[in-house]
Amino acid sequence: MPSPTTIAQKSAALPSSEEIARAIVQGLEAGEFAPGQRLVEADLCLRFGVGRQAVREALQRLKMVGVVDIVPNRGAHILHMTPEQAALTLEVTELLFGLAARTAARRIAAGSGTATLEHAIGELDACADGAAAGDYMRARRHLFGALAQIADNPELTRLLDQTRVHVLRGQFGFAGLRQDHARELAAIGRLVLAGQCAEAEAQARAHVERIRLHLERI
Amino acid sequence: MPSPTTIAQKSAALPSSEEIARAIVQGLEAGEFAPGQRLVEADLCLRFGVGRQAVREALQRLKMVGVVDIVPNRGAHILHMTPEQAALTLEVTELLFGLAARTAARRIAAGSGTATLEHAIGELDACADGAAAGDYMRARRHLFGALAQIADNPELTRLLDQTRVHVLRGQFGFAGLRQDHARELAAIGRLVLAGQCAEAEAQARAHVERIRLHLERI
DNA sequence: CGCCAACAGATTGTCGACAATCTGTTGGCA
DNA sequence: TGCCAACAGATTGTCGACAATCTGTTGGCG
Repeated sequence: MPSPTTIAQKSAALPSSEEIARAIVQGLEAGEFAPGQRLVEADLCLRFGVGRQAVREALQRLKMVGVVDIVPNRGAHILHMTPEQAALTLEVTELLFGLAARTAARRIAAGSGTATLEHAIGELDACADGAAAGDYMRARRHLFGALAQIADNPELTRLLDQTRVHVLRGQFGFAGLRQDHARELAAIGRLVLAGQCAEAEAQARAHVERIRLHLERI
Repeated sequence: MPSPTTIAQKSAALPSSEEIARAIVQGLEAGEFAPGQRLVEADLCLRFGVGRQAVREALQRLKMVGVVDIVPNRGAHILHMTPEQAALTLEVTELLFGLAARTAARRIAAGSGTATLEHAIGELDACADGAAAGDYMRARRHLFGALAQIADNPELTRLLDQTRVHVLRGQFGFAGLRQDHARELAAIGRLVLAGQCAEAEAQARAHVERIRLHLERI
């Protein structure tokens, strides 16, 4: 188990359409795709150097994840997310993140992969006193992944992975709070490591709710 | 708003790949596809009378929803779900269904579409004293749809719709309890209509938990 | 007799081309 | 001038064909 991040075989036999979907999300993360922007298939073909079939499959996936919307004869565009919708999304995220923290804390004794969790906590600590946005997002992704892995609930893992995508889309201006968030997430990770189910869940939910309330104040 | 069920234009301009995905889920519902069964693209093409592109897009969607698993050069197969995994899935379902019931109950005064909810409750009442499995599943789907519509939370709607698919896959042998379930769901619907947030959520979660416990006893 | 390599069939991954649909523009007409 | 119809460009929807990969089988060799 060398890499804690989502696997991406370095240069061999990738399903291509999965790679495209991932790249589009990364592009969204990097701000290259704006919400509401239209995604023309031909453009994506040129950009990624693949055929339209792969692009279409990637778009279908992103539609199911809620990243893009596809209107039948009119193509795909990045789903626009208003602060209100982001707040509603966080209502769901709160539940899922809480369940993940609680379940992971309950199973922490069962053995599997505390190493990845400790690694993620370390990254978050590194972000606690200033870091680039990309580093923080990566660290958070690692924490989510570690919790999902430990929780060992396939359905939760699936939904949490989708959630991860949405959270970043809800970032309307939290640049100032990034360090606080990193500290909070690290604390949650430590609670999980300590096996404190109830407290871990409560803190996880509180973390998400704080974000939601801050969002509703705009 | 004529049809409370998920829209399916009768015979005009269907996105085709979406139609295929829906048909596969229906086939699963009808028991024509067994868990673990392999889905060969060419077979599906013949069965639905479309090209492979549409089939592939449908499979990509179903993969994101967690219905099928796709192994890179080896095709797609229906995801096998053990009773243990079904129980884990229900842990997540419990949260989502509870949130849907609570939110719908809170917003019931806000106006939109109590008619569809009342309709779903009527269908469930009809199932309370004996009905075919298909009728019950349809009624339950309508209840879920009505709650999602009233809750008016896009993210919740999306995940609840995915959940709906999984629930039916977790039906390992509830034939005898079907009538009880119908009664419970109808009661939950009425609590929502009455605007009883807390009680609606509690009953919704209790309903799912009963199913989960029954499942773990096997 | 058992094991490994080469082969044949089946299936998936990818690309290019054509048809159907939509969007914005032009031209005619009251 | 203002409005509606026809048109051209762009984009999506669909299909067929070929290449790459995998699976199971056959044949040869130790």
